[in-house]
Amino acid sequence: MPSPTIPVDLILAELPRSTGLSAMLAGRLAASIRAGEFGPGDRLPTEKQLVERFSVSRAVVREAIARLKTDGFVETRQGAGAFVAPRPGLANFRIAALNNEMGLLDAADLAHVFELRGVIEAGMAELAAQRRSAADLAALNAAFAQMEQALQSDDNGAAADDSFHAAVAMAAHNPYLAQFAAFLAQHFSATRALTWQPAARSSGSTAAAQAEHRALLDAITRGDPGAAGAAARNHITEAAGRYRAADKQPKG
Amino acid sequence: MPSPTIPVDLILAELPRSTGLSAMLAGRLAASIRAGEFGPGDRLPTEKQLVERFSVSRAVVREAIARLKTDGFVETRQGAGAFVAPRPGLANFRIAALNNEMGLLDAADLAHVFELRGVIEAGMAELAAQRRSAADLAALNAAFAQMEQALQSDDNGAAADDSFHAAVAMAAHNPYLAQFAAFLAQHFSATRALTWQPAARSSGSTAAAQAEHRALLDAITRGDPGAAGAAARNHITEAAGRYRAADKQPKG
DNA sequence: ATTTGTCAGCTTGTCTGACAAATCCTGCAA
DNA sequence: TTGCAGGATTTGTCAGACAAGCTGACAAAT
Repeated sequence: MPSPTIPVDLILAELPRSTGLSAMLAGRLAASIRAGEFGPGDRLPTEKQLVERFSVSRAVVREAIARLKTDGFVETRQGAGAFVAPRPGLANFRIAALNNEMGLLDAADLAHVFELRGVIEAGMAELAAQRRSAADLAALNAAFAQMEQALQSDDNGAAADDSFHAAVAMAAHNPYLAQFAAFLAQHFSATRALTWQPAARSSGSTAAAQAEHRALLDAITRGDPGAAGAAARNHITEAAGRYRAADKQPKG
Repeated sequence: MPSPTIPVDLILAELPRSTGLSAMLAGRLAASIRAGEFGPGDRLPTEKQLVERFSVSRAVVREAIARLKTDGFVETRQGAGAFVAPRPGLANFRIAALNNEMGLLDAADLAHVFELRGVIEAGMAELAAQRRSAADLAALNAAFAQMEQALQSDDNGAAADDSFHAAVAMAAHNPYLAQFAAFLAQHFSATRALTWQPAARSSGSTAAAQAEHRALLDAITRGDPGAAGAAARNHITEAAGRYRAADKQPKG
């Protein structure tokens, strides 16, 4: 019977493969900050003090602090010092933290990430159906037409597909939602480029995807949030199915 | 009439306040990688070459590469060199990238982030209603009872509230979704700690929240995804309203 | 008494040179 | 062809130095 503990520590968990001294020092400092030893706005010990405290060179200290800077934990000001960032909760979300070790996502992981993308796209489609402006509809129709055109040429339509999804994101009028959706889309296009052969898109699968796009476009045009959400979710689910099917084909 | 361009560059946009040479160099290298100049697995120029190419010291080069490492763009192996990460799409998602400059989120930003959280929680609740096991239901009921108990004592029930949401995340059986929900929850608890006074929770607002929790628990127990999603979304919306109300009260 | 100018000390940013550790590559011997 | 030794290459770490910017104290002027 597992007790319902909060898995919040996973988010900022240190990468186990910490390379070298600087990563270890960065981990110790981050742990101190999370433990509340240094509150938001507090000044960290100077580089000199850290050098003496941990018996490492200044290069190591600087690299560790640089890591904390890019992680959003601390900010530095030349001549003043290093300070804990005022907004500790706004650290980065590392979706890859759990599986940074293995080469690629396994099938179960991939299904989970697809599911996450489906949730996001569905929510975004619902909002788009409620908020789309005339300009949004024009952009959506333009992207859709571009895909129609790509369907009849040799182009696999990947760029047009991205434009369509971006137009949906614009219509939802929520930059954070759009940002996260773009992040996931980039993730998938990168994975796709590694595992799919370009020719796999030229068959009937793109026609099926276009039908799903049409359903989504119609629902957003009608202003039907439920139908838009369902269409977007269905589109992602189908894409996941096509992904798996293509993945099982021989590589040649 | 804005053309429907892809806002994917926003994700990894360089922070405008780039401090110093190393940040500039890191930006240039990241741009090269994004532009496809170096593909996944390719080896970057050696530190020595970069020193000559950009007329900076090796410390600057190393700090720039360290930044790219923590950003997930490159990996280094001692004696071998620096290589573009094989999974470029798995870089970090920086929810704070757009407003890293200002002190806190303004009201519009906050509403957008609440909306994002509502989408995530709703999708998670739908999945929880479909997949909850007997153990999940037991954990949910335990967390709910804990909140009931906290309601009658002086405890503001924040810990129990977190446990309940964590139990919902567990019941959804999707680690990525749970991870992102936990990230957002942490973000909000951090913001709440800065702006709310603890006493603000002891009034009737917690009772209202508990009623929303009951609706969510019932829907998940019944296995009704639609109702669970609606309940979760409503809960977040109401929480946003309570947040705004508390925010407008005088600080004393 | 308050404001302003100056300066000394401190802290981070950058540069230089060196050595250690790990990897890669070449050539030689079996 | 295979195996291994050894040099060359590359990143990791160290040490010292100067430049750039900030802070606080003190003196001078209003």
